[in-house]
Amino acid sequence: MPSYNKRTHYAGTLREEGISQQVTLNGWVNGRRDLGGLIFIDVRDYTGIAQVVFSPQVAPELMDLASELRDEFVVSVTGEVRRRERPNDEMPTGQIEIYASDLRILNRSEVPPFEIGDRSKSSEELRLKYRYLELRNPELQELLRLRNQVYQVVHNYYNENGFLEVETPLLIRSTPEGARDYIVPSRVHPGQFYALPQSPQIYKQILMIAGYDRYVQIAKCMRDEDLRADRQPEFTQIDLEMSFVEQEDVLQMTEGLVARLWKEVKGVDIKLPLPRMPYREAMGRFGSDKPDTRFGLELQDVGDLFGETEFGVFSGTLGSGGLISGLNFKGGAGYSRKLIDELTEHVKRYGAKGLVWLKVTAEGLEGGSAKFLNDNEVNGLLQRFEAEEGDMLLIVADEPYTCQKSLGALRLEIARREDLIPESDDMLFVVDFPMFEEIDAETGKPVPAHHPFTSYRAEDETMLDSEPMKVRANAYDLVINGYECAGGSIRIHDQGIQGRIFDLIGLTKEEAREKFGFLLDALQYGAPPHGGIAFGLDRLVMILGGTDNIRDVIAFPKTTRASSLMDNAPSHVDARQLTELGIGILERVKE
RNA sequence: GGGGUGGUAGUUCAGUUGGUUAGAACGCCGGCCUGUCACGCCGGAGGUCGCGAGUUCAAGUCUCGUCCAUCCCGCCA
Repeated sequence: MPSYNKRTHYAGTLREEGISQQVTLNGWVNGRRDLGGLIFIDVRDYTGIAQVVFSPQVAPELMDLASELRDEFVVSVTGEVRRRERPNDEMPTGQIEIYASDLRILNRSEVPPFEIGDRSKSSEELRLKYRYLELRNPELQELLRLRNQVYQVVHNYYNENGFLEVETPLLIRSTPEGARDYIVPSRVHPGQFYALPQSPQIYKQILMIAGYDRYVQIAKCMRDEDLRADRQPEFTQIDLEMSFVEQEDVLQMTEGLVARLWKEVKGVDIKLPLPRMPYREAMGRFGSDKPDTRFGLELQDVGDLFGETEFGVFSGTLGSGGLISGLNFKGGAGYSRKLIDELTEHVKRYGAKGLVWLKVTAEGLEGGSAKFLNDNEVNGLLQRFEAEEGDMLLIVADEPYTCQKSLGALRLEIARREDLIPESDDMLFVVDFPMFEEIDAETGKPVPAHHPFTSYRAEDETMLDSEPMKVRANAYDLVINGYECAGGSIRIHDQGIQGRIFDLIGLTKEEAREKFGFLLDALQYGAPPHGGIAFGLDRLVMILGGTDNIRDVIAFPKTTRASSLMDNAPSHVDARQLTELGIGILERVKE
């Protein structure tokens, strides 16, 4: 026999059908209203809250104990469900209440350091320190339930499609490529270290070589890089890989999951296939490789209008191979000098040297730079932007990437300020990413934009040596509402081609062997054509849950300094532990 | 590594030109209260002004340093 009455019903599920039933609730006190002769408390459990009444008519002997109840006490309450004299239409259980005939206080609670029902009323610092209290909050519980739903859909979907779940190791070899590794010392091999995986990339390729055909895993990944609102040092990927596939096969499998998620989680039908937008177009129209296509403000290249311009900023940019591009901020002419300065600051953060602003008036264009433009140029701009009186044209002239990137950021900033972003979800694939990011200034070798196992478009092969920056990779991203939600590629499975890429990027045979030896070995034993993709699961849950903070969808997140305020990780360790590992701590010298 | 914002009661915040005893709301504690649901009414307790220096007759307020949280740039193959 337990020492208390065990739950017969969940609080949040009680409805009028239960009236006159005898029920027992187990849960927490979520507020009390002690009227003296009559005491109301709300009992909260995993499903919601229900009102309990203590009345001298029903159980006079309980009144003293009931008056001791405080927020977050753990109770077992038994009583009869009755219709309320005064219903509360605001709450799901508002038509009924429980007349208590038995009360057991199972545990008392300190006064909570913040209000559990309303997260907005306390600082994130405090809430993270007392995460176990914040996790009692219904909004946060809802997000974790949503996350669980995503797990279930993922397991089902890939299982139905013939994928095999395989766990890959957490203690792996460190590779110097990519993000900074978290490293783990080996006791058995003093002075040597494991790394925690940034992703299971190489293992999943090896599984393909081993003939497993289709692999999937919900995998933890760790990257020791600085954080953002949508980035945590450890995060979760839905990681998958497929054999004997081309890009289109992976994209179709991927959009299938997205449609299934939106259907099962939100009840929304997603129209397939999703748009496939080339990288070049995404950058040109939206100034981003993860465009938010839910609103306009698209970029326009206007360089061709200024071939003969007197305006030094523009002619200089064109002379050095730069780009002049801009957007029409519809109705933006009302912006004050101060607001324009803020927008200018914004583009400067992304490396732009400045922002040319031109207000559209009845007479033409007005603004600091307008006097440098001749009539032809003014008319050309008005036409290109379909500008009307009251609009403001915002133009950046700079090195192409900087120009597009800063305008892309400006576009988002204006959309946020002007509340132009609809609530709906919008998704697309960005494809045809460039194979290389830049030509290294020192070595003169191209720097791969992805990992060096990414294959290139067959028709671009001839440009590998002559114009490497024009070579397109078989790499793709899934973008939802301006978030990069998944990314992947078709891999190189041919040792000869792999060798050629290593050559091209300036990796000697020895270096390649040192870094990726076991994968290169494996490639020699009959690697099938293969490719895959990995979703950022946390970001998917963020979008599905309508939050812009990744910490809201992770049960125990870290701060932007990568510490856990609840358990105070990271921490110093015992000197003996270090000795055993052969590790000494260097004094940090401040300059 | 760089920039922005914030740190004052348990919590959220206010605090003027540097000047008497640092305030409010909520929460908490005590009393009253039989239909509350942000219960109400009366009373009360509660402060290392993040931390450390400095300027000053005098610092929550000014200066410098530092720590923490958060947003952004760099970074994240």
